Amino acid sequence: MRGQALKGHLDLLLLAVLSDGAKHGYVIIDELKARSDEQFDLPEGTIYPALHRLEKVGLLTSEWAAVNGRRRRTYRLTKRGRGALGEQRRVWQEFSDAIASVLKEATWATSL
Amino acid sequence: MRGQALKGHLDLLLLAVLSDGAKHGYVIIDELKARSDEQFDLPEGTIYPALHRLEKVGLLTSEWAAVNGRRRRTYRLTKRGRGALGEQRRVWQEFSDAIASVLKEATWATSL
DNA sequence: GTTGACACCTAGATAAACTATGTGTAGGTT
DNA sequence: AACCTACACATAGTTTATCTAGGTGTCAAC
Repeated sequence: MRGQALKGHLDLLLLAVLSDGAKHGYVIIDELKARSDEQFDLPEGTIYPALHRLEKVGLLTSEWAAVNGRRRRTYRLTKRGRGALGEQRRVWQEFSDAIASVLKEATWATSL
Repeated sequence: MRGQALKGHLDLLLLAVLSDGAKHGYVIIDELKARSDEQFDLPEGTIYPALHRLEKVGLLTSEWAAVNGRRRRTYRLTKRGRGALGEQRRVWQEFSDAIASVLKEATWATSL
């Protein structure tokens, strides 16, 4: 019953998955699923537009390739993309630290 | 340059802040700011509608009070609200673990 | 010859968060 | 007296990300 709702952190995930080399969309979905222990099972309608957007703003470049009759579009980080990965990782760290900080002062008693 | 973009985790924060007793909207904003080390500085237009929504779905109840001429609406967790807090905390944990899991396999080299 | 995995695409719906603006009280400053 | 700031609540409307729901086409297996 899990999977959706990425909440603004999709770009970070895509950049992270592409950080160790060029990949095409379909395999990016598979890797995100595998690396997250099935938590992120993203529909194609989510990742393709996101990849296009990241390319448009210059964080990725793409290239068409034909692998035994099937066409694939492989994406690769640009230099700016790699910079953005580091930056967004920092932002994520701050964000999750802040959430943790609010939660740690919460009261967990079942009655109050 | 910081502050916005809660990305679907606002409910968790509101429930957490209310976990140790009833509070009104304005002071919830202050507490979120303080507990998060200034990270979450939320506009009123974000939190008031969110409180109304949480009340509508039965996670909060509200009560009007007059404190020296000023009217206040104080919110309190319902039993279901306390349950939802635990549940959403669990979801947050899974979510942030999954992000961390994807990130830890990323390559951080500046050239590749 | 149909099904399912592979592989891409996009228009439109949904929903959350924010912007901008409004109301009104209290208290302090000019 | 007029003004400003902090307190305190409210909502209409914009924005934007993600998802839904469709579509195209290849290849291999049954």
